[in-house]
Amino acid sequence: MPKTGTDFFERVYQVAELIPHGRVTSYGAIANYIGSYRGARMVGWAMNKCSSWNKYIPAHRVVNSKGLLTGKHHFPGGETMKELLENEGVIVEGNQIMNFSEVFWNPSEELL
DNA sequence: CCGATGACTTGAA
DNA sequence: CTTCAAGCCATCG
Repeated sequence: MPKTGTDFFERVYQVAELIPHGRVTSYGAIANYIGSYRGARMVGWAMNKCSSWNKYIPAHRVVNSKGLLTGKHHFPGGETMKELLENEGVIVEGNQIMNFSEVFWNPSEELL
């Protein structure tokens, strides 16, 4: 367990791992489910630090509120995130998820 | 304690 | 359409 053992991080990773296959969610949604949607930055940062975690975090299923793959620049290669998402049935055009409203997974409702 | 950073979000220019 | 600004919160040096 890395030193960064805050409830915020733990919940972020927990929710991230609970994202259903073929679904996506937003940083704000996760943050909102945890406590404050303003903590979206922490969620994204948690994804960055996910490398420090021994667990696999499907960060490719986490996008911003517009369904944009804002974090794809942090993935190896350049189309890794898009490939992973499309491999799960998510339609991605450029950096934008087409069927975002269809694959969007709201933890506050489905994980409730 | 302080300042800087960040894969966000919203709203305004 | 693009760009900027402010708000928020945890972590790091």
